[in-house]
Amino acid sequence: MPELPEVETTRRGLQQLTLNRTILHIDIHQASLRWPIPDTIGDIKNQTISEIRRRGKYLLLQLNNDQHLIMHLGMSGSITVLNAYEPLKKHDHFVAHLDNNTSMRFNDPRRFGCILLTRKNPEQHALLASLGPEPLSDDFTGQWLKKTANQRTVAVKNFIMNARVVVGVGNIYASEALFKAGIHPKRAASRISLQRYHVLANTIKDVLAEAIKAGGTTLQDFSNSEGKAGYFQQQLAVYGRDGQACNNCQHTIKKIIIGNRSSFFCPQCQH
DNA sequence: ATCATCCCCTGATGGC
DNA sequence: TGCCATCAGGGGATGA
Repeated sequence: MPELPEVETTRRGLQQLTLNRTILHIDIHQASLRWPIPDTIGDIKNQTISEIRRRGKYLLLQLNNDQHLIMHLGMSGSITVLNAYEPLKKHDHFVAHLDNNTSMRFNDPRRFGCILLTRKNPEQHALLASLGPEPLSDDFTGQWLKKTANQRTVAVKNFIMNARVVVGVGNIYASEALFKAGIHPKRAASRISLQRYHVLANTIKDVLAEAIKAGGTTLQDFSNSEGKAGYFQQQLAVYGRDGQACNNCQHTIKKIIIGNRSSFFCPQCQH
């Protein structure tokens, strides 16, 4: 589910609703996520949330004692902050009660997400240490893509979904960015010119930035921290539009499977 | 190193 | 109605 725009939308909401709040106590309803919620999680009690950052699809909540809560939304996760009296929903696995009568609820039907706690710099954590550049930063360029693609034979769609190459690009935005760049999703990463990688880096930035503006894409599960859906799905050019007409050329959008994931593209516009 | 495949899990949907 | 197969915003582990 959540790709960079959805995680960034969540980060902004949490910043509004939980920054400088103190965690009074926590409830764990289901510790069995992608990895178990660690036993040390009780350490966050009486800590204040002092900073909220994002790295790729990971949310990093810094606490007063310099520990960090690392949260990932997996395929179906969302985090809401509601008044304490609002009833829990199915799959609200973890709840942090804050000092203003609200509570932060981690909901994840498929439980591919995670909640971890670390004492070290979270960037050094094993899950984050080898991540590639942030797509919206100046470190992410066509030059970087070309250099990283080198001799690699992998399909470009899988290439840009690889978090070591660039973080935050998931199945929806990979298809969207490749469509806007006019690149066929199956093209080998090494068989794309520097010039075209410049274009692709820019379309990735554009698509992600526009999706953040729209509050993310909601297909089924995603909601922002107030429980509201995003609306970028209204602007999707190819994702989920197989059988429909391409906005550019009226040809029929096709769906193919690449690396076990559905991919959508226009056979006329993308080469 | 790189790549393809499998797997974790629940829920929605469609065919019979 | 039920039952079964398929698919879904991710990504780690494995083995070739």
